[in-house]
Amino acid sequence: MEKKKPVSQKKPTEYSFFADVFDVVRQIPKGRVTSYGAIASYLGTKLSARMVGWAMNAAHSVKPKVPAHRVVNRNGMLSGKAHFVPPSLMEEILLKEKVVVKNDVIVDFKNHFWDPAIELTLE
DNA sequence: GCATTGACGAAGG
DNA sequence: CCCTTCGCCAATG
Repeated sequence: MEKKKPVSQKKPTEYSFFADVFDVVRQIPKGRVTSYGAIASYLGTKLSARMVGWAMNAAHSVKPKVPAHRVVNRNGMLSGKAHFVPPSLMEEILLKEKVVVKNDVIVDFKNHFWDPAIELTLE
């Protein structure tokens, strides 16, 4: 059995879109959240926000666990919470991060929003 | 190899 | 305001 099999197993050391997503997500500070589109836009694939979601799908298979719980859709809704184990884990972690979640939606989402295209640009 | 799906997003009705 | 359609790219059937 293989240890880890990324979606695109072209080459382990090959530059992958997924790696970029993971790298950005890991840089998300606590108490902050971002959207798939924001990450995609930062990577230049803003038209393909879905791919970011796909990367998240593999995120749990990646070594340094990616805080996918800090990534939500542009509505601030925990669209991917169903992919966590248990599904309620996502909002629980966010709550620990001082991020209030109500009705599967982050309260004051824009206030917690963390845009890599801005934060990482200012450095 | 074509058709469907998907943790999205924006636009249209 | 709610629902539908299109676009994007990759994976899966």
